Amino acid sequence: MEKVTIKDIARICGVGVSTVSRAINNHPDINPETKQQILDTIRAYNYVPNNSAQNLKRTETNTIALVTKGVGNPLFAEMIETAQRHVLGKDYAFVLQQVEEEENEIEAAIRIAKERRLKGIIFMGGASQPDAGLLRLLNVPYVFCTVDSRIPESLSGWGIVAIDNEAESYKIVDYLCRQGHRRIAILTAFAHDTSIGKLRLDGYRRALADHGIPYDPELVMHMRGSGSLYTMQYGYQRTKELLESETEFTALYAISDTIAIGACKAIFDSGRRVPEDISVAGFDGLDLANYYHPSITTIEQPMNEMALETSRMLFRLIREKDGRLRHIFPATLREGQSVKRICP
Amino acid sequence: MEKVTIKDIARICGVGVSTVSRAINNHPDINPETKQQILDTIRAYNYVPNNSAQNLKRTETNTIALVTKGVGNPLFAEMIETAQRHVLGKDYAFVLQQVEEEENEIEAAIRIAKERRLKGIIFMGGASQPDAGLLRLLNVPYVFCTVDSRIPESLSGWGIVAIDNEAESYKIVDYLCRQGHRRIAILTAFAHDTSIGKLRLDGYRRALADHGIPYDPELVMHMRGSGSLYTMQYGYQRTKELLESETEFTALYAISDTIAIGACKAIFDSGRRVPEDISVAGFDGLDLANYYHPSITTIEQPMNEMALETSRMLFRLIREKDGRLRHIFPATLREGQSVKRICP
DNA sequence: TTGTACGCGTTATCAC
DNA sequence: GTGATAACGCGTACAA
Repeated sequence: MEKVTIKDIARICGVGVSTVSRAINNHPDINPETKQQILDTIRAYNYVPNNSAQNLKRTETNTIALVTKGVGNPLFAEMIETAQRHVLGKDYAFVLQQVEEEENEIEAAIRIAKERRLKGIIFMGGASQPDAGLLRLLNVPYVFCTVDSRIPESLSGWGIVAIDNEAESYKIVDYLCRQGHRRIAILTAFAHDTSIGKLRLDGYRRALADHGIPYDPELVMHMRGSGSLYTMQYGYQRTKELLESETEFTALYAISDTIAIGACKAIFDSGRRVPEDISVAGFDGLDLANYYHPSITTIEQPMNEMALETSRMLFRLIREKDGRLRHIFPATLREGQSVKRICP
Repeated sequence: MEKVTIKDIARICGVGVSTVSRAINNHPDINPETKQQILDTIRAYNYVPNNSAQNLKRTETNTIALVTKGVGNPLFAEMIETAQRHVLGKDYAFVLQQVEEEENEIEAAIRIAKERRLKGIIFMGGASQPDAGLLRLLNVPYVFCTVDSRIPESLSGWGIVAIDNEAESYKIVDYLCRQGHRRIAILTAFAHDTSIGKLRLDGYRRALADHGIPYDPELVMHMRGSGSLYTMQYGYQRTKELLESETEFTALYAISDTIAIGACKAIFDSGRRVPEDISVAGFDGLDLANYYHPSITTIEQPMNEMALETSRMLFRLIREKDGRLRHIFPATLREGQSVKRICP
């Protein structure tokens, strides 16, 4: 019951350890009969090979890891599942690594890569400017998913699957403008953000400019303090402040659907209505945005396709050893009930 | 750059491997100077100990795993994070294992336990009647979280952290009855479910009986077909069918908040209102239920406390080697705006 | 305080 | 087709 090893199995079957190993790993040169017998006793004795020993010895392990800071993020949750399914379908092992907010995800990846002899890594929702020095230490292929990270061209063996955050952000703000809105508030990331938050804010500014609308810092609500960014709480809190500040605006653009939902709640709680009094737009295209009442107008990221392509791209990189792959998906504006057309 | 081992470090520093090992593992008997020198070169050469080799050698690894089928489930997402933080705080490694829907989670746990020399396991959202035979093979302590699983008393080294699903379900249905509702539909799990779905249905039936309301199978919507259960889609679809069937009811009880939200959407889409035309109640107490409009009346599980207690309980079991621990938390009825009092 | 040598459980490389 | 045996990288008696 305690710890049965390959030696025990070999002894019980009256064969050598290498034969047992062959049976386990589906090696060709083995008598089908003895193989069956071995597999039977393995099952009978409930033997499980010690993975540490395997990894120690093996050159390669056929496992890929997905590292992320947000397993809880509903946007990622679905993508993780899709990627996992695809990886398992290729008979690769899949390990999911959640790293703490304050931890460096690339360092974590390096560690796991060594420990588990990874074949490849998926970063879900990583930084836009990953540390090149660290990346260099990561000597397995990797794919960044959801953000168009700037990786030095001196490196190779990487891929990127993302959307054009600036352009898509432009798209939805442009849409709001076309609906007649000119006072559009934005709920965005930290002021010092250089990743998705900055890109989406850039798109917002460009759209305003193209419509001849002056940029008003009073309408820009940055994330403050600590805590997580893409949450309903954050949307609620900042919107409440915005409403109390008596700054006027007819539309509110949140850089994620979760933030948008928090914003809606704050608007309702203040006695106003969405979209009659204030229009709200989100970003991501979560299921949730559709089920909210009113449904949230948003930018829909093709999550499934992106997750699938991420996994596929990684396998391509593994096969071809190196490469610099980039796939920018188009996202689509999904009209909900949360935006009202106003005729000035 | 390729693969630097402990030997390399030893050679470079002009010391023996054991000295390096001592430096790494903070052993006492070592000259502080040499220790510092070793740590410096370790950093300089970017050496990371091979975890597989460590595990192979070590008797124990100080890692605990959390296995679940639903990392995407918002109820679990938060609890996972809490548990992970607590485990890491104890200087234990934390591995998160998502198992596929059709896979047996206990078999998966057994495999990982052997592979990674686990100290303990957390099952998040497991079955209510786990296979005793399999459980017996799991020779590390484990804690089931969220469901009061029936584990044979012949076993030990286990814990349970849960709520009383039947009683809490009773509580909310009783509440609906007290608000004057007598035609209460329920959206529940598969007809053959023996876990949470059954318990919550049991509570529903008992509450109805206590209020002298006959049980009407027409009001019981079981999950059908394949796919995931605790989803908005499921709530939407079945509610739509229910509404089209023209069965009359004034309240709808969904056994999860996510299902409840799907139900609300279907009600809105049919031109009816919540709660004016139909009252809706959920279960779990997700943040989301609060942010929904109208906010959903629900049973709030003390997620953080449960997650924390789960982790604590596991450490207690690890320390004391065996035991049969059970902690049933009280949940609270959280009134939202989704239930209307009707005066018959 | 430090170094040597062995063994952890497995796979790969040989001989047979 | 099969069985010894040498690695894999590390921790740890034990010797020095």
